[in-house]
Amino acid sequence: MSSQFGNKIRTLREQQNLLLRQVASILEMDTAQLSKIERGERQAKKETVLKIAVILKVKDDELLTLWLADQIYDVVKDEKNALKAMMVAEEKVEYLKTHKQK
Amino acid sequence: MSSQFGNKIRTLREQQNLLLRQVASILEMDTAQLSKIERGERQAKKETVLKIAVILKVKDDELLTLWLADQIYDVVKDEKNALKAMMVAEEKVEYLKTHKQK
DNA sequence: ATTACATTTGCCAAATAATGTCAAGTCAAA
DNA sequence: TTTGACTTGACATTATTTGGCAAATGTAAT
Repeated sequence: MSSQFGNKIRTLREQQNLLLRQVASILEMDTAQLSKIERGERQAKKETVLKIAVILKVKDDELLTLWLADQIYDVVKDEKNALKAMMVAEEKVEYLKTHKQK
Repeated sequence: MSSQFGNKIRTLREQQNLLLRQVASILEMDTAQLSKIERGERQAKKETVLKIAVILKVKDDELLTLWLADQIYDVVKDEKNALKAMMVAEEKVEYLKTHKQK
């Protein structure tokens, strides 16, 4: 299963009839690179995600969420404690969220 | 806030009156290195986690879960979409879990 | 205050991983 | 069979992580 972020931006791009090379050129990146990102073979940089959101006219958050989820998945895949670990991590995030210190 | 894995193993080590240098020597690793791991300044390798579980006489899974949670936290910290992304990632893990293909 | 020992810190070299780039490859439509 | 879109693989470059050492700090006992 490929990346959710990649699938999303590929779908959006196709819906808007944009070519890889067109989007890549706006991003000032190699076409091959973008192809790999769309297929989940490479991770985009956060900065790139933001630019893509503008180009494809979607909200930052929509793409950022999928992009982050891919990264999380990367670290937990193949780990049998994945779900438990995610819950532990969630609790920590939630805890820090309410107790606003860094 | 330091790492949950680090806190855990430091606590366990102290409860058992073991010195950093003793544990480090069993692990065949630099004392400074282990000190950094306990304080969350460095990530242990999975293999090291397993060895530590044996040394400190706790279940693998207990440590592995905390260790994984730390890594997840690392990728999501400072991201405002952290919680949403974790939920998305969880769904993917759960989905793949029930539909057993890789 | 001095010693002895445990831990921490800072630094840097070595190892490892991620990225960018290019050229050649596949594939489908015209 | 030519063209254009995309993919693949290889490689050099760059960035990040790690391991190891020496010096620094902390702490308790003498």
